[in-house]
Amino acid sequence: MSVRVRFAPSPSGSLHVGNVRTALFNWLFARKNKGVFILRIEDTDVERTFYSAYQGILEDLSWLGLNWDEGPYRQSERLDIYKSYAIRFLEEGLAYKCFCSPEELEREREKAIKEGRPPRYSGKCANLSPEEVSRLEAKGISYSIRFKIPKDAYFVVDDIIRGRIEFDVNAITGDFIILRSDGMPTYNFAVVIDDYLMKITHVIRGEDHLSNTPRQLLIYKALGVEPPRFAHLPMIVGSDRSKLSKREGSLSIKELREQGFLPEGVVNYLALLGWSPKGEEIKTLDELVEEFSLEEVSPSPSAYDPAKLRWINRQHILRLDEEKLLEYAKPFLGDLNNYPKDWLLKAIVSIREYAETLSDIPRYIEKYYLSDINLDKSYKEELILGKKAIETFLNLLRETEDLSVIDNVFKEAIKISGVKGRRFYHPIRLAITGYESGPELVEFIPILGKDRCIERLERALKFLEE
RNA sequence: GCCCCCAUCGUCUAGAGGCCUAGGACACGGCCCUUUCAAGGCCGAGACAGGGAUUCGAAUUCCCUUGGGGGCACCA
Repeated sequence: MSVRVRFAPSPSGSLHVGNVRTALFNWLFARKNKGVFILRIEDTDVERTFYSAYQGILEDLSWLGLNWDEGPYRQSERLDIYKSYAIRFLEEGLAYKCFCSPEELEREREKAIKEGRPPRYSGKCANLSPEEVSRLEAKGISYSIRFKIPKDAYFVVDDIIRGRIEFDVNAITGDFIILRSDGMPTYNFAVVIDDYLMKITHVIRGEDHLSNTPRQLLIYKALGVEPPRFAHLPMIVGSDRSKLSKREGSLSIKELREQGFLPEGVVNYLALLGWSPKGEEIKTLDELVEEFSLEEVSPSPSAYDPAKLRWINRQHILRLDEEKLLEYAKPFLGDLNNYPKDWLLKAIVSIREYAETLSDIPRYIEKYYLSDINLDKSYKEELILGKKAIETFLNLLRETEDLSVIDNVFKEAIKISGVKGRRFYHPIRLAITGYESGPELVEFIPILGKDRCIERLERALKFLEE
């Protein structure tokens, strides 16, 4: 039987790193096994559903390259299906109508918590006689449908990541609602109906769903079908080991994209959270597919580390071919896009090794090539010491037409001035770039252009006289 | 309160009884190279939560403790 997996987010906000790691592992598993990756939107909570979030999910997945084979299915379009199964359960005596009001339930719940009892539904509506049920219905009192849990329910799950897990259902839950009074299904019910109907073979989801599993197994059993295999991925936690919070910085995929992270970088980093490849950590999506294995996923939670994300992103920036890098950088370049393409390309390539994100690219171009250099007072002494080197180089530069052989000019200037090595190059670097570090000078000078080099050198000479 | 999960360097992890004086990567510190570096190279510091048990031998198996996390809704 071929593998079928699904990613089933709810459109209540933007996709964040935790969600996406789940999507990624599902996708990798599907691709690795030549299976099918299904996208399903769990939008049965009208209050929390936003169309923008729905669109965002599609955008984010597309951007990351996590293409889906089926869907997006939307649960809100399948309401009749859930309802029909709920009614079937009702008819089979597996569920019953519950006329308790939300307020009433909330009161009981609070009371139970206060008295130190587990907050569970008492099951009182299960004992309503048929006459009472029709009387309440006739009065127009709305009802929900509750699943009646069998008294002896006990499950053993063989989780792909965690191994054997046992659940004593009666120690966990009371009768739970499967269809709300407004006709909407609840999560635990709708997931199972859908996973069953969509023939899902492997449910790969976050560990936060682990304790939902027994409730869902109950539904499978009521349906009379075999449940799929389960794999519960470890949570991604913050640097303080607690739940990932907004304070942690860039957590939504949209934000990461806007900050200039590459889809390659994000995907690569996320793949390393809970899983690790044998050798080199820098991988393309194709390589990840090749090497990924669900069995190798670690069960313990992993902390989100922005520093490593940045490092990995930089590795991908370094590996991109030049045209593609330019393409990626474009949205971040702003007015820089008006510069001639070949100049832009050279400028980008000259500073790419410093860039951790795409948004660093315009910053460095601005810093080195465009803004007026502002020589720091602390450079003064070194510039004075290097005056001869600067002057000699400047004079030769004036007579040079072809900047592609600038290294010959350097050699010539070294010969004439008698200054060499660091004491020769460094003052010139300060004068021309304005900083102590930056791109190779032989690369830098042709990009900056002869006139501006001369201008900057002259300016430095003036500065050291001041 | 009840149920479930987790536990190796600061972080991500390798490790499925002897190959472990515990390996790699990020971050950190130092050195080297280089005209400079935020690049590259080399080196360093840094961990098996604690206690029992099994075994000739345990990071690896079992139990307990502790710590962290998740769940217990007419949210998903």
